[in-house]
Amino acid sequence: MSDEVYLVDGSAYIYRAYHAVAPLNNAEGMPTHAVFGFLNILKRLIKEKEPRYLAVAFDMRGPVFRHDIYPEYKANRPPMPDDLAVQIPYIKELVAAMNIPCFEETGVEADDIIASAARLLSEQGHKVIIVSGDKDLLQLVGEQVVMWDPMKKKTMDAAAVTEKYHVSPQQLLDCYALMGDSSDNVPGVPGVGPKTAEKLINEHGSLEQVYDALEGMKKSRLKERLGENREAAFLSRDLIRLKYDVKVPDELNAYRPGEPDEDRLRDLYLRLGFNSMVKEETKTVTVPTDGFTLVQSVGELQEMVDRLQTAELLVIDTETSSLDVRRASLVGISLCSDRDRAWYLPLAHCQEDGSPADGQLDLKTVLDALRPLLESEELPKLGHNIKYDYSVLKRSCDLSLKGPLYDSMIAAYLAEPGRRSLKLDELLLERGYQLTAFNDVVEDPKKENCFAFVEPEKACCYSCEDVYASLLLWEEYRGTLEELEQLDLFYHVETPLLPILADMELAGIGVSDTVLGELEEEFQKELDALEEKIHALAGYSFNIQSPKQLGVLLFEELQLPHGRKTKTGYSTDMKVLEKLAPKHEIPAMIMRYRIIAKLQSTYVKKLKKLIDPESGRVHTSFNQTVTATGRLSSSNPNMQNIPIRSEEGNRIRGAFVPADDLLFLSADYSQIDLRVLAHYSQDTALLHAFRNGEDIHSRTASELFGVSPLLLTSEMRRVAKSINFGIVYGMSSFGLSNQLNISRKEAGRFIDKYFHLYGGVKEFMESVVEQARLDGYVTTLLNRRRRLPEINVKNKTRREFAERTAINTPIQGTAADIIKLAMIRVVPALEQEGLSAKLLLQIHDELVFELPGSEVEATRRVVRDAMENALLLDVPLLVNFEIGKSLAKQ
DNA sequence: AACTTAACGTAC
DNA sequence: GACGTACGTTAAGTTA
Repeated sequence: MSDEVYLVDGSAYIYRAYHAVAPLNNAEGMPTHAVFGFLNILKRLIKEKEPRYLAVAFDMRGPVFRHDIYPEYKANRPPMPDDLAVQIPYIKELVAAMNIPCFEETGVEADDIIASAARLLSEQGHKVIIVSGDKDLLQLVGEQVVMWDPMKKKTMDAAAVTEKYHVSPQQLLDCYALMGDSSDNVPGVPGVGPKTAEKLINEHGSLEQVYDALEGMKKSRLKERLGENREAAFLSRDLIRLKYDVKVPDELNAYRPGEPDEDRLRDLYLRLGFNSMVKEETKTVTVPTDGFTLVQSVGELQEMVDRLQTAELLVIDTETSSLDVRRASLVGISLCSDRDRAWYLPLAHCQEDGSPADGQLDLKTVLDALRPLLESEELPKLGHNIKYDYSVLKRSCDLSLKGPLYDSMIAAYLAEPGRRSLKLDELLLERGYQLTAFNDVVEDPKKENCFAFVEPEKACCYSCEDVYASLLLWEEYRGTLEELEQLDLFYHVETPLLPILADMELAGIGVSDTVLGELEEEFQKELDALEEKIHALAGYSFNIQSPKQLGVLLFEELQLPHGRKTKTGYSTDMKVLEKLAPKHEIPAMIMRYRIIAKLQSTYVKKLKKLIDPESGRVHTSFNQTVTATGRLSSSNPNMQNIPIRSEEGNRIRGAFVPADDLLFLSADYSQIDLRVLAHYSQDTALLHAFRNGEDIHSRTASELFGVSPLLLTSEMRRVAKSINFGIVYGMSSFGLSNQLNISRKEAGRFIDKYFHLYGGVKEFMESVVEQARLDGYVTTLLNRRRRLPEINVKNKTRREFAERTAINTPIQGTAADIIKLAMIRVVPALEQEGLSAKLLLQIHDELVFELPGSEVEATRRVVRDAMENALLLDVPLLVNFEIGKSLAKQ
């Protein structure tokens, strides 16, 4: 009994998939359509033919033996498009994950591998099915070998070949030799096409016989052409003839696919963004629900509490009426302490008509029963994004979760910062578990209070899944963090920080609606006036906020010289406008318009909108799992980019006001990035400067310009300051020249001089990049980690970007570590000292407190101590303070 | 109508 | 292409 072996022409199908499938990208913007198309072809083959034996052959990059025979072989082929090339490794990875045998070899093409395997296997008596649409492979068709094209769903055997081409498969090669192949740059005989070739071969039998008979042919253009191109014809045949002696396995078993590697496949699908395939193709399981209990009576509540008495960890998830903490009230709570059981406590579910659902305990009963557990200082709590649960419980139930607050989302973030998603369902999907989707349990996800309308039984499954999932993740990531030596960072930095951030968010900051209202009116007047003037000057009205329309005015109507171009047209950014300002009065007015419009929309209007009616304050979110470096981020509104540099911007700061009789105290680290750099680099000059309390920019300027500190101009200091900042970002001479509007050469000289002065800094930068090359990641002083997958790639732009990141991340990240440490020191210290100062904001190197005037001095001492001693570096950390009745700078 | 992308600008 | 990390707005294009 012979076996059927399917040999797939992988490279041909990669191209086909690339051209046939519409563009598709994954979350990172990498094109994936060729992978998608290829995968579908393979899947269709497997589904339709259920092959017992199957292998895929690929071309390898670089020249093949045919180039030795004929250097122009395929010379007319454009190189593989970049957006296809990047997909190739994924396709091969895919075949490997599917556990399908895969063959490739340098110096030969996929066709040759197929030819060699086909011959070997057919000689062993096996039937071979070549999966391809390439006519060149038809020469292999014979008694034991057929070709199948899954796109056209056609099988070609020898008879089919003869029917179509009117020659036998063996004669095809000779036909092609005469015809040539323009797509592969195979010459053939000019003037001979398929019809003539077919006729010649049929008449004479073979290429040799055609030429044997040439003499006797009657005089014609064809005879002439054949004669002139004798060598080309035979060369062509050598080129088209497949190679049969590529080393391929002779064991049939080597062509048998194994079981797909589910984990690898799932991971790959997720990276490619083929989320639907994950569910269809890989075996996902739902979490076991038999341990999930709906708690509906006091007895059941008591039983749960009894069981939780001995818990060492309490996993919690709250279901609420809104995703916005400020509007959320409790709808239910789920709890568990191990993966055997979980409970759901429905509290505010309703029926369709809005009346309360049956079988719910009242909130007070439940909270009273849970309070000892939830407020236990000893019992750690775990949740996925537990800051949300903490905030809801505190704000809407006046219940403060106590004990260490572990967050599986933060654990995942530390282990893999910069990963695509930290969502619970996606993390679980990667581990083969499919969770119930929120959108599948609620009727209308956008509706206010939608979760309350979910039946308690359904809500129980959904919510208990979440605590189960969070626990599962934590149990895994705890191990990961241990291996990465990040448990300290987790337990002693991120975990204690979490409730501090939540309390900062809950505290909010006072914003004067009145001041903003006045500003809004004033800004609007100016914007209207500017708009009128600009339109009048332009001679027509247009949308000033449209870079496209603005570009038309400046560079087409007014014919002003355009600077750099963007993807879609001319750049009209501030830098360009500045250059145009001396040539025309419009650009300056546009600049002014831009500044005011930005402040108006992003700050004045937005802040007004976000004043919480309940507190009269603005409550930002401090996100602990967003940045790649370990910094916090702030959103809704972003309180970390409130204007400060411009005069108008400072007026917005004036709208931030402390509560009655209180003051703001702002404490900011002096030059924290450069101090961290001094510590890392151990640069003598830098260490010395900071240890002696020197002004680092002046010091740099003085050295750079060879001028005594007393004779420095502000311009010199400005240049030095730019360089100092640039250094931290891994700046090039190009960047510096851009920044300072000086020539690149001049900028280069400054940088050289800088490195001459601070040789240790240069060494540090080189060594950190070198280490990153070896490790593939960089770390901060507290062992925060960032992977740099592109540090070794060939693409110079991307590699250099990774290099700059390698330099910047340890500095920026360590500064972030330090201020986090300061925050978790300062809050309990203030409490300890009986001070009422409240921490409101963190702005990367600055903390803002709200406090009574009488406590300013004491608070300043406590804050200084906490911040300056947050972490012991080889240079002192220094903090500057400002006090005011608003955030405006004096 | 809802969503996405590009350009721009604010902070540290 | 060229200086790191964020967030948010508007215009304009794309998809439903």
